[in-house]
Amino acid sequence: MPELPEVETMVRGLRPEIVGRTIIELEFCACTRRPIQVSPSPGKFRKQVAGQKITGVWRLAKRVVVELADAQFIVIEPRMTGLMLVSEPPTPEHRRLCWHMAPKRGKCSSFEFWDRRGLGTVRLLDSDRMEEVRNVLGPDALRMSTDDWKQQLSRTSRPIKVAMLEQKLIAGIGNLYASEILHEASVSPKRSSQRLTNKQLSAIQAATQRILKEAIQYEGSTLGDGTYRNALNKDGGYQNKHQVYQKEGEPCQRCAAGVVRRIVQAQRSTFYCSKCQR
DNA sequence: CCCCAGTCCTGCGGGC
DNA sequence: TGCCCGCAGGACTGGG
Repeated sequence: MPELPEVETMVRGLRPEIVGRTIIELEFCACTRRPIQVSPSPGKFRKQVAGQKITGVWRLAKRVVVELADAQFIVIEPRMTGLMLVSEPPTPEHRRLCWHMAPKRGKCSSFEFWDRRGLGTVRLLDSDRMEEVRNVLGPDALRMSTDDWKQQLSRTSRPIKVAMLEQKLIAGIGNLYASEILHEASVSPKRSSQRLTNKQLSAIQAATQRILKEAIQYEGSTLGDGTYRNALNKDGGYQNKHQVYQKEGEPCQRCAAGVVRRIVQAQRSTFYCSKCQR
């Protein structure tokens, strides 16, 4: 499931291949089982991107943004199983959209959105609507100071783990990294967001930086379902560094006295060590 | 406003 | 061995 590190990896893989290139046409793949959520409609989308030059590719929380020369933005939300690829997809039948580009020597000829489950979305937005999307998101998890954490978490009474998934409070963290960050910070996922001490807030801020930056260096986490791949359809490596996620019953790597437990919070799995996370 | 449950979707793993 | 159910969860929606 692409979270901040996985989306950042996709963006870094795409950028050198597609920035400065011109889109010739957008193909809505015929082999798609069921169309994903796309706006505007295919005909209008195709017409608006044809002939456009790509001026930038960047990450907005868990979204990939492809910036076009006429100040329009293609915003891709991979959700659970979406990938942005410049190489062969894992399976042909889950290809959704393919952007064909004017040829350039030594570069790929297209990039595409592939999505096994089809929960992802692709939208073409003008500057105003792009700004609206930005405005509903909280600060990016990698750009937050301890004070930012304190301020954002003061807005909710939910447990810290649940609050970390709330994109309007903190943007970019998903279920996997929320558990890993709280373990690294030695903070219980059940602790009330508003009752965290300054020391705990500072630990969460630092752990977020460490975990997310390290995960980016490892090009993200490819789980057992094997869905996540980078832009070149290669596995990430950070799954080998996980301390608690999907490790129920295993001894805690840090304190050795605890065992990793799994609980459900807001209908999602949380993994933590009940001994060293307080 | 806050919180929870349901919805979308497919592949896989557990259980019988 | 084979089949079927339930689970995985990001973001959104509707109801209480």
